[in-house]
Amino acid sequence: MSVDSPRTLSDQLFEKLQHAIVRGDLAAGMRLSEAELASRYGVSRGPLREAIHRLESRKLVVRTPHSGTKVVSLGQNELLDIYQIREVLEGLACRLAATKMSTSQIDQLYRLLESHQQQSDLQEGIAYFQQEGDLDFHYRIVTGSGNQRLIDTLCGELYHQIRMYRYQASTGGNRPVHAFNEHQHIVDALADGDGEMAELLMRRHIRTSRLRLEKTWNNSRSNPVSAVNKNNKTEERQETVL
Amino acid sequence: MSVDSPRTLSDQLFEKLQHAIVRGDLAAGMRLSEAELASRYGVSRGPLREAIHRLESRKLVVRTPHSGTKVVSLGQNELLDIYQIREVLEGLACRLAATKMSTSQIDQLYRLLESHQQQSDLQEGIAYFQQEGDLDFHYRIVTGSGNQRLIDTLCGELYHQIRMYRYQASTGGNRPVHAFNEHQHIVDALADGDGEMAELLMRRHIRTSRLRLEKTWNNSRSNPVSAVNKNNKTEERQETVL
DNA sequence: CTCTGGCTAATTGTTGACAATTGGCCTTCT
DNA sequence: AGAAGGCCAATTGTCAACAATTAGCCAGAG
Repeated sequence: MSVDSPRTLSDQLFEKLQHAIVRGDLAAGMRLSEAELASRYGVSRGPLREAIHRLESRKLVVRTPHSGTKVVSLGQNELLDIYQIREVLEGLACRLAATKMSTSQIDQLYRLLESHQQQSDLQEGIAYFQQEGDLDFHYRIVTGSGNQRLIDTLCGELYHQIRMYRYQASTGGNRPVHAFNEHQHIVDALADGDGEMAELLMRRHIRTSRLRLEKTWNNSRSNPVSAVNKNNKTEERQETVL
Repeated sequence: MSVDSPRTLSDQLFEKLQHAIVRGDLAAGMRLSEAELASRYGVSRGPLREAIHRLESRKLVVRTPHSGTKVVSLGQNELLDIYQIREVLEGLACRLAATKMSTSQIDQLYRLLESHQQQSDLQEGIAYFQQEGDLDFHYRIVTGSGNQRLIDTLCGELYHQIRMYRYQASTGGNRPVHAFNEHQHIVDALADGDGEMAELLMRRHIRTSRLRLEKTWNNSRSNPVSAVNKNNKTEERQETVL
């Protein structure tokens, strides 16, 4: 029952490039040469350009006509914008999931939390898995909302950019225990079918994360060594298509 | 100061096709032949395919590999999903706009409402302009939020689909007076800088619209002549890219 | 009469060559 | 010496031909 491998080269390239960008193999702000990428992946420039155009719609690359395309480099303000959106969107997802998720799906959530718990017990500092596990948790709830458009927006666009940022910033100093308890309360609310409470808890959970990011950045203001991309110099503001 | 005309053919095609789809010149569910479109717009298939891939990312067309691409035809459930998202997203936009919009911007909003008022006074049944004016109102508030990502998501994706639906359904029976008052109250809250109130009012405003849509559809259940796309037979469910 | 199987035509996917635009470099004039 | 202007290389945008896959159709067997 494994998923049909994406058929067209353009599709495969899109996923490969997306993955490479998220993981940082194609560094943020890096210029993408069509010729080089085409030869690297062993394809022609046609499918490659199609993939690039899709990446542009997903806001993973920025393209300037006749000049070139660069991997997007999101600054702090952009990430805060994303977190604001996440807050209301995942809140909505929780409210919907509370009435739409089956008991077995919720059981899976509990089991997921258990495995996170054990990981945290065994080893305190595994930021990497913890981070991916965190998004996995959110991913499942969003999927459980049943709102396909919501799923696409969050899992198809926003999450990739958050993961991209986490890879490049390697945000240590995550708050595993704290977040774990919040996750637990959210699932409890879901199990109770209490949509309002689940929404409230999720929004507070994400808002806390956002505030923690802001706080970290404010501290690193006096500690310029770890100051990352304050005002995002490399970005050209792209205008909105009317 | 007219805007630089979009440079590449791919960009121009993207906008033209988007416009054609929204206006219904390319009917919902219609199959798009690459050869025909290419000759119609006087370009080669290369740029056309790039534009199509972007339209696919924006969810305006659905593509099945090696088979063809069709204009998306959104059913009632999809539209309800969109309205749910709109509710929380525009609520957020209002909360932000309340602190970020300048007084001159808010004055512009008041003037916009006045013009709507006059249009409503002069002629009761102009659904077309009223609808476009409605989105114009929402558009300005969202723009005033200052959250670029939010602006892109709403104005670049969701609004086009809503306009598309309105064109094809020609939803008469709009509630101009009622909506007008709600708009007025929202702007009042913005003028007061009361973000919470603005958010609340906007969410209620959109929720009311959504409920009105559901009600209309339930009525037309017994009036099958005007029943539109109940369960959206033509749509293939597209799977989410992981 | 229906169902299966292969074949054919039409459409999409891919490629490599060609054209157009950009940005840097060098020359030249003030 | 500095700036302005034009030239050249490199990269992107576009095109038309080629290859591969799909879907419909027709024939034939059960």
